[in-house]
Amino acid sequence: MLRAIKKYKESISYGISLAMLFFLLRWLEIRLLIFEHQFEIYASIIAVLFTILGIWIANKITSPKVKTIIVEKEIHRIQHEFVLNENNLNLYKISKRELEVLSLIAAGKSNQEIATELYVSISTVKTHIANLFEKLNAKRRTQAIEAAKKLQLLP
Amino acid sequence: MLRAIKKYKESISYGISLAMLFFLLRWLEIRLLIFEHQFEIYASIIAVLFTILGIWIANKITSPKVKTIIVEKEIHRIQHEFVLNENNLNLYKISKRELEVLSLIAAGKSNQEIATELYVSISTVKTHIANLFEKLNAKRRTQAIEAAKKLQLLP
DNA sequence: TAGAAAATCATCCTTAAGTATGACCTTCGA
DNA sequence: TCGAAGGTCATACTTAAGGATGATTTTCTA
Repeated sequence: MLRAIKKYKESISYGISLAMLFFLLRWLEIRLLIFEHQFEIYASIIAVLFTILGIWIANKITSPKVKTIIVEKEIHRIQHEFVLNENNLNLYKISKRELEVLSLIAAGKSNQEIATELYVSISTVKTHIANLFEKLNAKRRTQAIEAAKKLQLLP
Repeated sequence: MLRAIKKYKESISYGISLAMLFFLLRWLEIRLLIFEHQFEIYASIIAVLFTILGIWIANKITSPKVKTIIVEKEIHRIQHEFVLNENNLNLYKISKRELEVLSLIAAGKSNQEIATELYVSISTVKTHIANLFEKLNAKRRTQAIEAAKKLQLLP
């Protein structure tokens, strides 16, 4: 019941407005003595008032045009973890030991430091590095690092 | 003049509608014999018609209601492009030229290649590098690269 | 406009890096 | 079981990298 009232609220108020206006007009007719062009004046008043009512109803009723704005919200990935490209490892025939040396080079270690860390002589390290340069087509360790990063052999 | 007509187009058509309706009603009054509740019927017709007119005018004139719906769309960046950390650049007091040299070192260039590329002598390059090592607390160029990457001075 | 900071160049020296070659040993698959 | 591949080591050499110092010029900025 309440729902029905709510639903037809506009129509009901419209009807009530109409009725009230008639009463008002009748009352005016009795009270004031409008004889000449009586009808035209009433009609004009009704016309104007109901036009205003129409506008008001229109504003109330009309469904708003929906404008959808898509806001792109960027989400930064913190870091995406390194995954060794084993394919390139096989392709360039780089051995495990060589990869170890390579990562130590990239870590900024000297040949002597690498030798100490891997418990081998500096000669061995140099040999590994020479082989790496050959395989990675590098002339310097900095070049080797660059190449290795491109081949996803280093993070 | 034409502009004025255009501007008040709505008002003019409204007035014309009003006038036409009166004539129609008068005509109906003469032709058809509506005697009982004559006024109420006329008034109702006028009310309904002008309400419709009001709604029509409202729809024509009033600026459309816009309901803005903001949809946030998440965008995951697969790779986030390098943005130089200028804060660290100032913090470590690394000059533009030094940064240039640094990036060329990271690109695997030799001192001679860097000198050629920057149109300076190898001595200048060495000086820049020496200053860089001091600022980045590095002993080797490979260490300098590592440090620079951590400080977001290099991609 | 003076002075700091940046950029430039040079020279001398030391050391690490890189090159070339040869050799020995182990492991593992054809 | 043989040989290729991987790992080890050494020696000798060349070259590039790095260190220390001093100096000049340019470019900003307080």
